[in-house]
Amino acid sequence: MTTAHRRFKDSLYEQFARVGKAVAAPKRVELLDLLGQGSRAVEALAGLAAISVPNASQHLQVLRAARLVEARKRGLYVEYSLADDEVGHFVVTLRGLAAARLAEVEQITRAHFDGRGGPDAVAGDELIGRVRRGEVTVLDVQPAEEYRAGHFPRAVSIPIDELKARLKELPKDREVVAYRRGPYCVMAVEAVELLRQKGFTARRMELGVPNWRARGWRVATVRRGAGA
Amino acid sequence: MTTAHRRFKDSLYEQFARVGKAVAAPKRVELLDLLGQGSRAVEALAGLAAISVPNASQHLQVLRAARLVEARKRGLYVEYSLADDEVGHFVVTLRGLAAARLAEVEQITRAHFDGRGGPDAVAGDELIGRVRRGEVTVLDVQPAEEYRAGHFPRAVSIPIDELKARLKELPKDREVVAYRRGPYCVMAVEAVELLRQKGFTARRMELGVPNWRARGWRVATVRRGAGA
DNA sequence: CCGTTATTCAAGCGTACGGTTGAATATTCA
DNA sequence: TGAATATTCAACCGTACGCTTGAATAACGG
Repeated sequence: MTTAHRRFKDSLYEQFARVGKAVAAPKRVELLDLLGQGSRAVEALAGLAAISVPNASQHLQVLRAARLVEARKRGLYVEYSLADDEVGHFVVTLRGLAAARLAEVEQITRAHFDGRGGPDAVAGDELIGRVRRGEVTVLDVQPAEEYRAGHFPRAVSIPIDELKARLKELPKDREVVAYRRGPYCVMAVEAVELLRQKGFTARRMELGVPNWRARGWRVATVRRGAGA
Repeated sequence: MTTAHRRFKDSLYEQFARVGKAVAAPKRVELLDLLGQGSRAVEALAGLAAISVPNASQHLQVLRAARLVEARKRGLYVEYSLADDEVGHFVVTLRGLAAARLAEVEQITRAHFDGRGGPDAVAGDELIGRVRRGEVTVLDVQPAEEYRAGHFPRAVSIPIDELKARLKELPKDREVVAYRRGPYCVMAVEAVELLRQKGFTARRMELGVPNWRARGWRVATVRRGAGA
């Protein structure tokens, strides 16, 4: 009886640990994060996560086995997506927990932002209203592909590596708030630095796309091309 | 530059995955679950999780390295506890996600409850009021030790293996709602069966102690004995 | 029908992990 | 001080995991 109970408990916790195992590998967390922005094919995910395609496929299958993501065949591609909004919440919770408890996270981000005048972040909540009033320009420095998958309302898309060349597209008289994916991404900081050098008033947004979605905010999405 | 960004991202996700790794081992999520009920010493945890003491110690140190639990030396014992309420939330989320997505969980629990007339659960929310009005008797069938760590308000403690002998302590004219830790535990079901055989009107409660705590409900606690 | 492309399968390799065992380290009590 | 007890440390073993490489499997286009 008691031993039967043990077996039951063991098999149960083994199942729970399956989703634990799914987020035990850094690259898998990153993939989930990526998918939190929108559905993508294997090759795209592999590129964004900087891993080989077979490796990405392997990871995605692990995630699929844990029912965290779903695969949908779309012509020649396989479109992966989060199985549920709850999964997105879970990942955000995981990140939040890590950020709150692991001093290392703070250290790592600080090490990157170090000396450059600090993050100078602005909260997304504050922004919503000011954007609507046209007081600020919101700049999305993600690659166009990620912008397409979801972006801040009314945000202008200029990928970081094109920013220098396309600076004239931004109005100089308004404050610019740059963002990229995730709360810890350096890209936004680099953009802010560049803009400041060029005489703009620029700041960095605190949260990225997946966080908005997790918070239930609406995320503007360009319709996905029918061809590709 | 882009490679620097990669390194940054990698080290960041590596930190996130630390939390993931912490809940990648079944026994560790069981330990977290146990700790969700209240602080305990290593030996007690080892016993409850059915693992050796050194093994438990090892797991606990992994959890401590991930900042999910905290250790506090109390005389000869080391009292482990969850580092934060958020950790409890996280574990509940994890379990919920697993239960929602993994058909296996449903299967396993069903295999145990099979044929015996079903779970017949009653939600904790519904119960709160009825207990206050004295309409039902709430029965805690956990071991006394676990009862001491935290239990439902006004619950009567009769460990499952003493239940048969102490049946007369329960009033026959009121409905009895039995519970034990976690939403999937068989003990409550067994208690309900026994009670029904003896002529009681009995049901099983849906959620266990850690869930209440995670929901922010108050949990009655008997003061911890100074001696043991 | 054949080449191309996206994805998956399969095998192999090095490392890390979970668990065991036995000894070492604290802390309390006499 | 010395015995008793709770916990941790350290070494070890078998397995599983993450990643790579190379081939196999689908789906589309000419």
